[in-house]
Amino acid sequence: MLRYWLYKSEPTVYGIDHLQRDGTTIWDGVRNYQARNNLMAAALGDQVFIYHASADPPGIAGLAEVVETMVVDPLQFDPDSKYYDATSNPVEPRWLTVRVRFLEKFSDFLPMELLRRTFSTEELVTLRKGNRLSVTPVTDAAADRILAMGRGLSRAQ
DNA sequence: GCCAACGTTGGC
DNA sequence: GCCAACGTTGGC
Repeated sequence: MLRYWLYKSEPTVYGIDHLQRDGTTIWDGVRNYQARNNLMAAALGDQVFIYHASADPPGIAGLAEVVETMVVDPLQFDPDSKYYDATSNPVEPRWLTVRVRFLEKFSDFLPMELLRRTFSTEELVTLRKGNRLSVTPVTDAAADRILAMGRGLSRAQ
């Protein structure tokens, strides 16, 4: 069963335009166990909302899909990376993630302020006060509405 | 195992 | 740049 997720990234570092250019990318650099567990829970074909964090304004910029699961994050073994983890065992790597493929950049960017007016904090986990988790699940109902809004098909607001 | 200090995230 | 809300670290 297809599931939906929301992945945060800073667009100055890696945003929807980078993903469109690259086609696919390994979602590397996640170093939070709860976020990692959500990455490991992803299945092939799951769809991912790309959220621009620390942006002006922050919000949802587009859609990707999971094309490979349980991918070893290569940065954990790169001593030059800020995401290097000297204690990760190469035989049993600590940080697993996914590869995602670009699907679309939304015609309508969905700023957080609009998301706040549209969804409750129960419907969209990332809206919760103090939430810092960079990988969160999105319910089917919320996903349907986000897709319609992003594609300019919603009359809401 | 507790918890204070510190570091990070990310909206504002 | 501020700061709330965490997560992590390390002394005890």
